[in-house]
Amino acid sequence: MSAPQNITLIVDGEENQVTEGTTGADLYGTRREVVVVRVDGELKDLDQPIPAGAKVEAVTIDSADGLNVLRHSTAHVMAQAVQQLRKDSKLGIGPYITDGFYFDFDVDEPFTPEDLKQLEKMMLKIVNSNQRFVRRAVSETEALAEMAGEPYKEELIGLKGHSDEAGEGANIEVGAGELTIYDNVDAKSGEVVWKDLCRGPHLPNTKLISNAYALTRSAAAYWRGNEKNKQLQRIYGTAWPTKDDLKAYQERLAEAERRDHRRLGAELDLFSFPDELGSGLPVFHPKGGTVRKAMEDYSRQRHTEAGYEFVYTPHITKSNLYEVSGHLDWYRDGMFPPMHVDETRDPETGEVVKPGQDYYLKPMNCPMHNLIFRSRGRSYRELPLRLFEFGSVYRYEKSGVVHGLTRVRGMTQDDAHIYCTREQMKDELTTTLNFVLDLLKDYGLDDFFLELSTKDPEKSVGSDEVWDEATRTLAEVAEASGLELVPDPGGAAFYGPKISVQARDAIGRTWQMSTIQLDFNLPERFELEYQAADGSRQRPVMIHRALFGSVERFMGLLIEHYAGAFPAWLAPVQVVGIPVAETFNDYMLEIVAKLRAQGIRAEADLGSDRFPKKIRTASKDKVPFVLIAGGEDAEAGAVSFRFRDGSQDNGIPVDEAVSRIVQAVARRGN
RNA sequence: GCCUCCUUAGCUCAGUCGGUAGAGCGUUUCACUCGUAAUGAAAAGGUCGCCAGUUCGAUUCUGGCAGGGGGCUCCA
Repeated sequence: MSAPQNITLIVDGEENQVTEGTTGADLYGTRREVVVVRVDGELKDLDQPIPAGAKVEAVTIDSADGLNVLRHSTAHVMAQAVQQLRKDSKLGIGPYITDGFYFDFDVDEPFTPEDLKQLEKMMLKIVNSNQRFVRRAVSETEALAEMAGEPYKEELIGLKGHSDEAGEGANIEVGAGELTIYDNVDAKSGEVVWKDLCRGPHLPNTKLISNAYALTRSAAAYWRGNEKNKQLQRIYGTAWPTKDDLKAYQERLAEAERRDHRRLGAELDLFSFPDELGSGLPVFHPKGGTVRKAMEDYSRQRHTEAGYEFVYTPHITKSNLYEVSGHLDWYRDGMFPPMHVDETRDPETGEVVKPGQDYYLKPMNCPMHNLIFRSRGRSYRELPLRLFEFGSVYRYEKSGVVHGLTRVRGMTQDDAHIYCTREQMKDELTTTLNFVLDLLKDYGLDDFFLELSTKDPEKSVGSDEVWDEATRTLAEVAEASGLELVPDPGGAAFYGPKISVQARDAIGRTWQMSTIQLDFNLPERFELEYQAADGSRQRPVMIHRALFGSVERFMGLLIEHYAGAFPAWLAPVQVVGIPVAETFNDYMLEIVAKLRAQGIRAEADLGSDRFPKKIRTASKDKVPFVLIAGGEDAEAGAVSFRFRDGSQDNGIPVDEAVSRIVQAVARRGN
């Protein structure tokens, strides 16, 4: 054997001469926060030799990649603990996810919350025993031999090379290249205490996990994400570089919980879901109704200004309409079952003498709008024809997916269908996208990106040429907006591609908002026509668009975005007047009357509570303006403001106070 | 739809190892109350989600159904 050669590496941008066989650990051994290295763009374990000429960069535990490695390694530690606790458990997959990780297990009995607590303790033991993660390449035969008794791992080995078919997270286990097994080696004894088929990379040792992890919940999940497969038990967890990071994360979750629209909806008396009505069917209380009305009124105003016309259509229809539209073919399962009516039977024989009809609750408004278009001959001069409706639709959502206001069975779409010529299509789409973004901004959202959903070959109608043209047009319009554009292959509805606008809320979560869909197919199915300038009959193009998506869902989003503290123009109660003592009740009522005369939603709190209690009540109700009047104010013909942040503005002349409030509402500021 | 957990006063939750229940907030009443997040007292309010079964007796145990939470799958 010859002596090791010197090789050149580019370490963090600088050329370095090192001995052959140098590892990441050799380069960064003194920096504990370096957990893996990036070698020519790929993440590698610290103990792997680095090939000559490679570009090497340190990956620290608090970087995005470093966190993923930390979480993946924590998942392994958890799996090791699970196999100690449940000897019968078989390993599924265990990838990192946003903010954490999960691992799936086939176990005889589901995990209990007590199990999770015990597992956390067992994990700490493993972490403290400072096991090393050691990578080992194996052949397929070896892998199968070592994973005997782990049926799911064996299945994954068999799938290697087709990892895109293997299902969610599976490529983290087997990857694309060689098969590898990671041994967990006890620091003292050198014994292999646990192993798993995994492509890595991993932390050098378990000590780096420290105590900044938590197991958060357990739930069932289908093996390889397929409903037809067996359900495994999944445990979710989270892991962070330090305990403080973990606490900050838990605080973020707590903040999201405080903002939960279902909780705030009850606290602020906005809406409820009476059991008597059934799952996913909300009722809006007066305060929620006020918010909703403010949302809708402003939307109507803007639609009028943008050249939309208003239509109204019924909630149920005979089945034929949805046969023509194709909905019964594609979405029957998502529709409420039909009502069979008007059937007549012979009273004696019981035989049907007149067949009945099936009526369906409407799941979408578009077919009805098409009938309005078709109700008389149309001229090119009428186009673009923009039909708008707050249309209530009913969808038979599966029982497990109904969720607060965001996923309901009865909802109202701010739905419009635009009929235009092919030549107008692109301009109309551009105008529509700008209109959508502009309007969303007025409701306080300003951080957007776009998603372009393209054809699902399994679920579509119409020719390829038509789809291509529609998709190209949408892509051009989306790109012209300058917003980030994310592809969503196969995400389109059966009748055409769509752009959806995604918005980030005040705490950084993304919500799918508006959709703009291009449709050449329904005009075909409904044989829609207009007469062109040359006298010929032409088929219009149809654009489906909804801004809020559903009014209910949008309200849920706004509640969470504002944490229940609506901007003044949306707030159910905009002003509460609190007299300092009973003597000033009449003075306060006069001020409130002046505000009401200006269309402000103002109330006076004349109850028997003492003054500070009334302040507290208004505060808890998140009222934007609290007006206070006592002796000093009354003598000066003035009133004092108390704002939601606790700040004050005292002794404002009444007329000025009124106009301040009126202006703040008109400005739609937040 | 599947897995799992849950359902006690309007709300948030105690409690009964099987003998029909309690707190805080809220509500009502009375008294008090002149300056920025809780004045005091009293009262009302529950077939312990619904339906069966076991039992002398079920809010408590068992089963079914409904509603809800967390996931999975789905989301025109």
